[in-house]
Amino acid sequence: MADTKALTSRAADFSAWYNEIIARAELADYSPVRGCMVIRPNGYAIWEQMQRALDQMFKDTGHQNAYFPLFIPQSFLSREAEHVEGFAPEVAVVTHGGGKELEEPLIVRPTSETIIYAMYAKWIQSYRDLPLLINQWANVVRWEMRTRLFLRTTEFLWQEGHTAHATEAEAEEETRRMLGVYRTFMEDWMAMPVLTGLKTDSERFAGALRTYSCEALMQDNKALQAGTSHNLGQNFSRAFEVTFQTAAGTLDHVWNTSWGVSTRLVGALIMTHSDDNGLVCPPKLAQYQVVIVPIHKSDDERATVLDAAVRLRKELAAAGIRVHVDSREGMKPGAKYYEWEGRGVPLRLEVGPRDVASSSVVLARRTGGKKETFPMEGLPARIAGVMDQFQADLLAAALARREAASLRGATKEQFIARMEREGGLVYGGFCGRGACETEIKEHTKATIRVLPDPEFRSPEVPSRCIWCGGPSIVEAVWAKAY
RNA sequence: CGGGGUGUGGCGCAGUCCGGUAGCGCGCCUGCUUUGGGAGCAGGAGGUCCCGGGUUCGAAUCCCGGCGCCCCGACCA
Repeated sequence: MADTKALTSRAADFSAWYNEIIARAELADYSPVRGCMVIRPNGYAIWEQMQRALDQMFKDTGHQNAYFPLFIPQSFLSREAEHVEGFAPEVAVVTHGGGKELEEPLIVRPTSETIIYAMYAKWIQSYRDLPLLINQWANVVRWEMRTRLFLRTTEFLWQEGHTAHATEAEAEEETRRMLGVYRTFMEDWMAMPVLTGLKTDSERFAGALRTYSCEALMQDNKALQAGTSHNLGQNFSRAFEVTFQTAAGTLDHVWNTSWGVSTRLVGALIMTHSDDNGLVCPPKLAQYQVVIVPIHKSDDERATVLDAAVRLRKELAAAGIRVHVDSREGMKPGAKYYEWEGRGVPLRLEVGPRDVASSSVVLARRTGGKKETFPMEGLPARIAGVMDQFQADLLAAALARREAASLRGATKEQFIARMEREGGLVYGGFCGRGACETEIKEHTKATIRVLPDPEFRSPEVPSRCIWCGGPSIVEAVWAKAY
């Protein structure tokens, strides 16, 4: 419930604003267990919309869903050297079950590569079994030091795709394909622009050959890794003996990929679009795209107005629009406006006696503050058009914000100054040396978010490393990150 | 694990210095009047004052010992 009327502003304290939005919109709550979160119905509804869209995209690219167990034998993790090193510190271990100490402790999955490739070893014999394209929706546990609702919690929900291919080229193609799927989802559904590209070794997934990611810039000018896609090479197939017989009759290890996005996307959504009045949710992912608020004084008015509201709801719902009528009594219309605004509903229809008399409705958009009057006749088509525009406007605004916060062609000094003050993205040449990367992190707190894909690179290719001035081998994008 | 802060109805806080049996705002419940941008009045419910021990006639308050949570640093989708 909203106990104080105004949220802390983004400018005053971005973290406080973020937490207050989640409370105000009733998206999530803290759990009795440190670092865990309860996803409340309003928050889960957004996740469900995300799942629905992504799941369809996975199916459209030939993947099937399956489910692998939460518990994994501890020994599995250590089969891939880099993998165990990457995850060991944050793994929860079950030592007792059924009142007895277990012979071999079980780990609670921090990710499922090990158990999945152990199973793939049983299922794959021939090149005819490839490619194997499986996704699972699951919860995972990583024992984090410091947590934040949606962005980093001890347990979180995600999907993890795991595929096996006959050739390295096919695995690379799959890795890139799914990165593209994520990008499309983030832009078309979340209205969140992202940079895609390769991670440097220091940010690479433990056990992967190459990690690609989608990076988004939040309103506080910090970057957020929104999704990752890994080319695992043969690292896991060697560790778990996932072999197949080729058409030529030889035996080879399969080439794997894995890719995932999590409930962190809900946090990304919040920090990309919301304002000081509360959540702003793109229509395509909103639980309710339209809320109808009836306005009335007398009982007579109430009956006719509600009647009209319900009729409108049916018309809109029939057109596939997610719509809700807020017919609660004893609450003034203004109070309802504030509540639904805080929850991020894109469009609001106000229906009062005057509107019913003139067969019109008042439409208010979540952003912009203007109200318009539309005839009831043909409303569903009109609303659909407004929603499309709203969705497009959000993406355009977010893109404009990101570009305004992007610095290209900077000197080392400008880079340092930018990170000390406004933050944002800094594009620059990189010599490829880990020493430079580390030094930059120590001096500026900024890390290389991605080595951007060609379409995101600067028009002029940097020739010098932004830090050491040596020859640049690749362009990099730096930012302070979540 | 280091540094700082904080624990009192659902939420936010006062009361602690100086001991006397718990209060304010919001929220919640009931009724009446309201309803085109956060309603008003009246009545009401709700508290192991973080936990344990001690001092005292008497402890939210003083003493000792624990625990939780938050913020800042080292790790991370």
